Amino acid sequence: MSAKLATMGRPAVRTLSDLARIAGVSAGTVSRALAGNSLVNTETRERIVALAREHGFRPNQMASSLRRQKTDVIGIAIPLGHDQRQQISDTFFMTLLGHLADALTERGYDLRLRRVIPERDADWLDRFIGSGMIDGILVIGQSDQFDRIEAVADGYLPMVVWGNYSEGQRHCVVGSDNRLGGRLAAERLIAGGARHIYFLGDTSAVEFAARYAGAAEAAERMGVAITPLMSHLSSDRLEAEVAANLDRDFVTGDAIFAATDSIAMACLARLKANGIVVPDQMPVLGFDDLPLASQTSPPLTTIRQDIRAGAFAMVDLLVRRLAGEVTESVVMPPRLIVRGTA
Amino acid sequence: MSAKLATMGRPAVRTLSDLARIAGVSAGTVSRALAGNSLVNTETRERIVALAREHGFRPNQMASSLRRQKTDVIGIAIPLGHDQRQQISDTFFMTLLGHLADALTERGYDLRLRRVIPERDADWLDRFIGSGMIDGILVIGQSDQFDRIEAVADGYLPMVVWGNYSEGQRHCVVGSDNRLGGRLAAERLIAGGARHIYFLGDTSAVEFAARYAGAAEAAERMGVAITPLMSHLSSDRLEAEVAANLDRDFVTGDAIFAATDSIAMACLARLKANGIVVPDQMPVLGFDDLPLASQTSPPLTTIRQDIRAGAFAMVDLLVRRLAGEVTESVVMPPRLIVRGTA
DNA sequence: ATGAAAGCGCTAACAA
DNA sequence: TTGTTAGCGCTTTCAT
Repeated sequence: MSAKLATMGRPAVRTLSDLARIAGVSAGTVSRALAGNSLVNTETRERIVALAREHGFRPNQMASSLRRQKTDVIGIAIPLGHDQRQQISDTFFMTLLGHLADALTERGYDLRLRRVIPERDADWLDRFIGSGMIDGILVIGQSDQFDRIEAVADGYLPMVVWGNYSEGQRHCVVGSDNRLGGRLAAERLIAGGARHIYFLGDTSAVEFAARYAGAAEAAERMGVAITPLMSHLSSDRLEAEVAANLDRDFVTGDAIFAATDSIAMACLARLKANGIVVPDQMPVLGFDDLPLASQTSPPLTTIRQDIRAGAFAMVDLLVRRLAGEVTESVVMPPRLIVRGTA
Repeated sequence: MSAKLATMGRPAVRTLSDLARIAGVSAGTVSRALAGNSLVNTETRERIVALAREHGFRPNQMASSLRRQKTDVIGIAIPLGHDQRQQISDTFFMTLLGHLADALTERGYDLRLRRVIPERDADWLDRFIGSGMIDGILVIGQSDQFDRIEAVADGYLPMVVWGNYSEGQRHCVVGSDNRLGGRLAAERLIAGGARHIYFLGDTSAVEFAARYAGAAEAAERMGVAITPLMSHLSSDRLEAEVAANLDRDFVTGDAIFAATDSIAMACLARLKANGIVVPDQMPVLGFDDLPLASQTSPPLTTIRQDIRAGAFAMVDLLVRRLAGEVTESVVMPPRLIVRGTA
């Protein structure tokens, strides 16, 4: 009977008052009892809790949130500005999201996920923040929205962003030192004999721009040419672009630095299809060190970002900001992982 | 000035009444104006909308939801029962989640994501449903929670589950015909000469159990041996388990059917490390056809599930159920994709 | 230790 | 066309 009631979509006892009536007390008392609140008679509390279980009563979180002005929900925004057709299903973002979910769940927060396309909704960030639905926000990737994020940073403390740190910026960001990563990549390729590096990625996204900048700096210093070639992240476009860029006739470069592992893997596949041997004829170097990077053939040489550590850092900073603390950005050092492709 | 206000965390104008006072009308009128509601004087409406923009006013969604008894949020529950340490970051789930996010966003819904560990919270499903925070729920994977899901199915219409369909079940599920997929896999391996198939996966999850059952059925019919070997999905355990299972001394099987592509890729890596040539010495066949499956070396032969179509089907069914329709389950036919590993 | 009552910010039925 | 009013279900003073 009770089990049956407990499994109904709309049990008869839906509100505090319902339960209060049954228990012969006031709604206030029920509220306190269910909250484990200090000064309720132990006996009454137990009785109320038992009744609540028996009738499958669940307090309405909406009402509770409204009253307490606290939702226990963290918003996750994924701006898809620099690549409209990029799906949320991008592997790196998804991996980061997974770890964020783990970290937030551990702290008792739910996630409210929103994919935003800034071109269609210029007001996306203010809207999300001001909606009253979330206690704080994590932004995954700056995309091309750096200025908009900067604009709200001063007025809204509980926001942490995954992305690139620029000297003097005001929003709290967690991310790798992309410039350094780019430099490490270029140096590795150049040490292997490269004289003309292709950079495959979309430099209108700040993170990728920084990776390119770091590589370009190293290349220039060492008298090596470097050419950026546009590569989006959406898998449908990616394959065509990589193909267009790498088909034999066009190849004048002698090494590839891919802005992400996904792009690098697409290169590997295309080069193999074209009969070009990696790394002998064409070294390839990625960025991210996704779990699958070690399982390509040859296994991918890449620049590692510690995604899990990054996710936990974001949540840690956010929690401190929720408590009123003004936190600094965290820039994580990337690491060259040498495997078989460069 | 207005721009400045619009970017503040707490603008001075926070409630309908605030705005109403400024506009010299009642809160009700403001509410109607902002909702684009029919019968407001066009002129007043435009004036109110302008004021709202100017002051960066955002209606509180919590209050609106409470009042309307509608949240425009869909809950996504990911039960991690059969493998507690499996992170939400499992590639297949993440891909599915990405597509769900795309499909739900298109329909104007936000996602509320919750990772649940049934052992720690037996009440997870009722709690989520009864919380008043969500209009409907999508459950990603039945894990070992089949019975619990069945228990609520009759009392709560707007629920759609990704998973395996069993004859006569009551909850609405979308998923592949896992049994058929298993059969296709086994038949392919047997056609290639296999006499003893290893199945790598965790058969306590119904979907994987069905894959195994399909394969076992085919194997038995054709007089071939089949052995299930436990493989979890969390990457830390996976590699150790695959290693333990595949290291040379233990190998008596002559073909591998992996319950997922992730497991298959781990096998590929381990076999290569052990100097075993795929597919000549050991064919390997996966399940899912993740984007990366075509980029392993050799490219992975696998059973394809159309994840994107599945996600859109789930959302479509959910929307219909939200409208009161009782929908049937959708079982999608898997397809053998022959590449280089089997 | 408990009850009564106010109100979180919004929407919608009813009046005007 | 607009204003008034009564809640949505909960939490939290303030009384008792």
